[in-house]
Amino acid sequence: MNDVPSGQSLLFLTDEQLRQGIEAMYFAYRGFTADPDRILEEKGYGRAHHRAVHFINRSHGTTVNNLLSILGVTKQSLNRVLRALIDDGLVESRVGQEDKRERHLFLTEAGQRLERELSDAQRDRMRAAFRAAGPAAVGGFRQVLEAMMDTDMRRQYEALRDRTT
Amino acid sequence: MNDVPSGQSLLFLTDEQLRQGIEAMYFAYRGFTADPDRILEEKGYGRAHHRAVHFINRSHGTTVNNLLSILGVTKQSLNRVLRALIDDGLVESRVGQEDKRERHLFLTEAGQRLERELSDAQRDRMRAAFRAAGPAAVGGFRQVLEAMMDTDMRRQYEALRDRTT
DNA sequence: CTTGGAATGTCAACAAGGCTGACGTATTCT
DNA sequence: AGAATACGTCAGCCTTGTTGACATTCCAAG
Repeated sequence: MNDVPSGQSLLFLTDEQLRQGIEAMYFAYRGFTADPDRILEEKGYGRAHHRAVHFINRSHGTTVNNLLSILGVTKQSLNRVLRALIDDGLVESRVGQEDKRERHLFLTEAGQRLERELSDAQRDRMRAAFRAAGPAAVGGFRQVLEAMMDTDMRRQYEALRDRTT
Repeated sequence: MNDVPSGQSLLFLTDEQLRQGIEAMYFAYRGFTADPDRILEEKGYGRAHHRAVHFINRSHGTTVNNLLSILGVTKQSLNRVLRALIDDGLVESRVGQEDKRERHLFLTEAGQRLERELSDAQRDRMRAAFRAAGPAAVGGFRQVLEAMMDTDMRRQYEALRDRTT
């Protein structure tokens, strides 16, 4: 109820506009995952493997616990995926040096190849969309998405974003 | 390779920018589904039920086949969900008048109540995000999402969008 | 009128990927 | 010494996707 704008600019907050935003999000997300999904299926993996590989690549040497909190799944669920990746030689799990209870996760060369293949496909689509929409639209896109996150997820996102890695 | 812009404006197409867009999409989608998911869980339903209820509400009297093509799942998968909704009195299935093989789907009053509850929750979040980002950002958001869809999904999206219903 | 095909429903079986609960084993902290 | 932490694992359950097979009902073409 606070900061009610001047009238005309509120058109983007009508139920109809919001519903269009919702449906756009739904259909776009399907496009967003379509290309990696095709690649993953060939290799007998799923989205869960993609997410693991993606975030291990983002944070080399991350611990299992950290990955759990980023992905928001149970350790049993992650473990199943992680075990497959380790068995297939895509991920390496090293005992921590300071704290030997921890396992630090790394992509092997094969893992990096898969990550590259997946992210290339996803980036290609994102690039095409960004190019089609233009820089100003991209800024707005990011702003809205960030505002849509839960606060704890936004923290995770920002922590990853503000890395030099 | 065509229409290469002047240089500075290409910054939004760096791999780093694209990766941030990818991660923003991932985290935002989790936020996007979080509120309805909580409501659905209380009632013993899942996202599949939400999608069915949403699109039946959008297109009163749609056929099963049409719903299948929008949702992109197999009829067996949809049927399980649909049967639960029908058994629980949320959806009504009427035999077609012209073509009696077809079933036309409608929300009952109870179904409309659930749909309302779910979409209210989802709209609240979308509204907050739109409000925080502002009208210009919302335009960009929509542009990028539309450019990210597969062409056939974009057709579905546009068909729904351009309805007066 | 018969027959082929389309639309729908249903049964069975299976897989991925979530979940809970319980337990074991290091390791570290108090 | 005992509690807490990090991780792995076994077992079982659920949702939601998949294929395949088969029945029914109806429309339309021959």
